[in-house]
Amino acid sequence: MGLEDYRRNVSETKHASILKAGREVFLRDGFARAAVAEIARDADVSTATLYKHFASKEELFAAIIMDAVTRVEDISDQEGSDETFADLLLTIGRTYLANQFEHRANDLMRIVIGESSANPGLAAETLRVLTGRRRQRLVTLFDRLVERGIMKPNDTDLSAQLISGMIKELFVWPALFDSSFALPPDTDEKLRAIIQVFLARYEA
Amino acid sequence: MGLEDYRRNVSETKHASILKAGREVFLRDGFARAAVAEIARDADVSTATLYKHFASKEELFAAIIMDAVTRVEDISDQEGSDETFADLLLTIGRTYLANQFEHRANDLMRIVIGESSANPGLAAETLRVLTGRRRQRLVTLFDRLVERGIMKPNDTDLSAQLISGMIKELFVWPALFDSSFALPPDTDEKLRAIIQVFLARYEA
Amino acid sequence: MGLEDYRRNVSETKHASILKAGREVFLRDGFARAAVAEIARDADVSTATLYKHFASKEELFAAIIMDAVTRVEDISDQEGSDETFADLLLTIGRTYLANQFEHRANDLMRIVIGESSANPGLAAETLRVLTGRRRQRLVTLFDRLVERGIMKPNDTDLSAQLISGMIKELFVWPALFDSSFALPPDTDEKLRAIIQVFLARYEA
Amino acid sequence: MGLEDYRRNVSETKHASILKAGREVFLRDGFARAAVAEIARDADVSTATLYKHFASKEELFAAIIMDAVTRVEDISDQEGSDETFADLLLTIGRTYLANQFEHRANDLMRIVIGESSANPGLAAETLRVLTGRRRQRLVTLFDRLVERGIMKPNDTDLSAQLISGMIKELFVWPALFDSSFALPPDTDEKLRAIIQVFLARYEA
DNA sequence: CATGAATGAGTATTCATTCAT
DNA sequence: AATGAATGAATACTCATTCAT
Repeated sequence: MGLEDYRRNVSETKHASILKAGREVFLRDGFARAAVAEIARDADVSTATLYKHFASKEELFAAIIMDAVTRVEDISDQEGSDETFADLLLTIGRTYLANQFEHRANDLMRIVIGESSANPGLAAETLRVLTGRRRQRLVTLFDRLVERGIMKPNDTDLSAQLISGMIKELFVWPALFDSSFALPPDTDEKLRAIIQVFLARYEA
Repeated sequence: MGLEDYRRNVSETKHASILKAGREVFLRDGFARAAVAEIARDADVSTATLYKHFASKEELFAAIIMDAVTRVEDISDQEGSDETFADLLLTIGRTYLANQFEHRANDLMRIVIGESSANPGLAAETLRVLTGRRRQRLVTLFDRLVERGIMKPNDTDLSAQLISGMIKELFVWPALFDSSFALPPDTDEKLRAIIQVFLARYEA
Repeated sequence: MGLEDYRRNVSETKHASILKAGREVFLRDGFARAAVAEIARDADVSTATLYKHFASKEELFAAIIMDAVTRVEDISDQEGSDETFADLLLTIGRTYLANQFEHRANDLMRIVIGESSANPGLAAETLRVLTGRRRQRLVTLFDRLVERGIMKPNDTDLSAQLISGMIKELFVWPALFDSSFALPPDTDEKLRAIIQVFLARYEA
Repeated sequence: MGLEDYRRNVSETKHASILKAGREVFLRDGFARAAVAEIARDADVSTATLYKHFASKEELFAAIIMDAVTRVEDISDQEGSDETFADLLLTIGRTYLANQFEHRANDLMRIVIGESSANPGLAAETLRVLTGRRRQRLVTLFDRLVERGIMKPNDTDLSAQLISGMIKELFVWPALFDSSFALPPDTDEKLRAIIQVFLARYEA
């Protein structure tokens, strides 16, 4: 059994190193300009081996995006406990922005958006995982807050979207068009202003 | 002078037909996959003539985007008069969405976003024209409303962004990842819900 | 008759300005890389007009070369009188080199040589005019010197070639392969050494 | 190890066939008119493979020239033994001309000269290898002859150039301008005349 | 007569993917 | 299983020359 294990190990190592190299190259050059040969070289693998692991450039790209999207999600798993509603929302907003601006999530998103007409499935899946899951978690939280009488009864799916939309407008939208955009120093103040709007309507 | 006029006419006609053909091809294939030769063929022009009008594929693309962005802008120039604040906002929202979903503005935006790291200048300019001008108009309106005591005093630049962000989240964001996304039947209801949130905080 | 004269004048002016502009461009870019459109632009003439004067790029090039070759020749028409044989040869050598290194004759020669398989007629003609005429003049001189008993009787056609060959080896041959080659400071000394060899065999 | 050997073999074969095909095409068409695609076709290789072996048209051309220049050099390695000085020089002259007129060295030289402003490095290197090495060998020989009292003490570097220049004038210079130029029947007589001039000055 | 615009036929180079070993 | 070499198809861009006005 040792031999098989060894082989699986080697294979998994290569798989991972291809993903990693691909990530760098795609991030640097975008989908169309990225060269499969360069990814293989950077991963210390022959192109043929790369194609054994991923049937096409598209598939490799999709795997990289899914990998990244999943990782992003994993980090954002924290929830407040006994803070005020406003504090809770602030924490959520900060966490969201941290996830979005670390790990080059914005850069990956731009590339996915650019490829979305050529590869609609991937874009849809990315949206589902990235946005959908986040929203779901927010909805669950809001539902609990409604139950506990902290939040007014409301269409929580909608309210989750609205606060998310306000945050995106200020911090994500500019990043879509400007790869050098960074979070501004007054991010927290702006988050608080957003929360104020949100609470004016939704706080019990 | 007849000769010059004739030439200018012919030239302008060709220029326009190249822009039109390019628009179609770029929209269908994205920037990288689009073939200059096909654009020329569709425009009934030789590639050499195309290159007399536009020095490079990038320049042609930029011209097409700027043309589209300017056109979009031109339409959105209507403003309510004696309606209620809520009605006014509803009209604004509807107009905004109409502009965004007609003329394939979403599709063009996706392509620009995808190219934004390769062509930062174009993306920045697009953002400036498309988003910036719209926001400016909203800010002007809000300032007037504050003066007339209809709206609470507030950072109107921020409030303009926030309502815009909520609308984008529901209708533009999904369109970025799904080229077949269309305005849902309950668009108006959702717009009203957004306005409700906005007014809870900003109505005088 | 005035109108015709005027037209002829204008035409000749354009002809000349095309030749001049072409000279510059061909010298800078070589034959193949030179662009007819650029020549026309530099000459303040439309391409169509250029083609009225010269039927093709080749023909224009040939005209330029012939013009240059003839000009080069015109200058070299000076001859010593009562100096010594050695002094006479030195003067001739200096004049030859001056002609060759002024007016970019070396650069033109390189281009002609490069095109000689594609355009054998032009190369042959260039050789005939440039080298042939010079040699002829030298032969005539040598024949006179033989008559006057200053030079030993000899095959003057051959001796003319031999002194010319020695000079070329030192000063022209390097220039063929190196466009930045310039006459060295010890040119005169080297010329004298060449003359010494020549006289050892040919002086009476 | 069989695989590696096999691959190297195949690769070397292709490399050589590209060089050969390129040589033919460049010789026929010159640098600018030669089409890389045609070279690839003649070499039974795809253009992509050609570009794996040579990074650009320029590099391929340089490789071909260097290959030719080196081969030319290899042949000229013979030296007289107990002949007279005059005989020795005759042998040297004949060998030089044989090398120059075989293997189409003149044709290649014309192309290099034509490209020398666009590709100064290659021209310089060609001159260095082709002319420089030959001259060096001649200088060494002359130095020995001076030592042995056969040749007058002299600047052997200069004398080597002078005899070379006389030979070039008669046989190489015309070939530069006329690709159909061939060695004339009286070549030997002319060589002897040149040697006579040379010896008049340099024989001890 | 002069022109600016137009073009067809090229050109070098790249790249995702396959295949013989 | 792994590879290096090979390729066919594509692509942006250029240019000498012509033509309608």
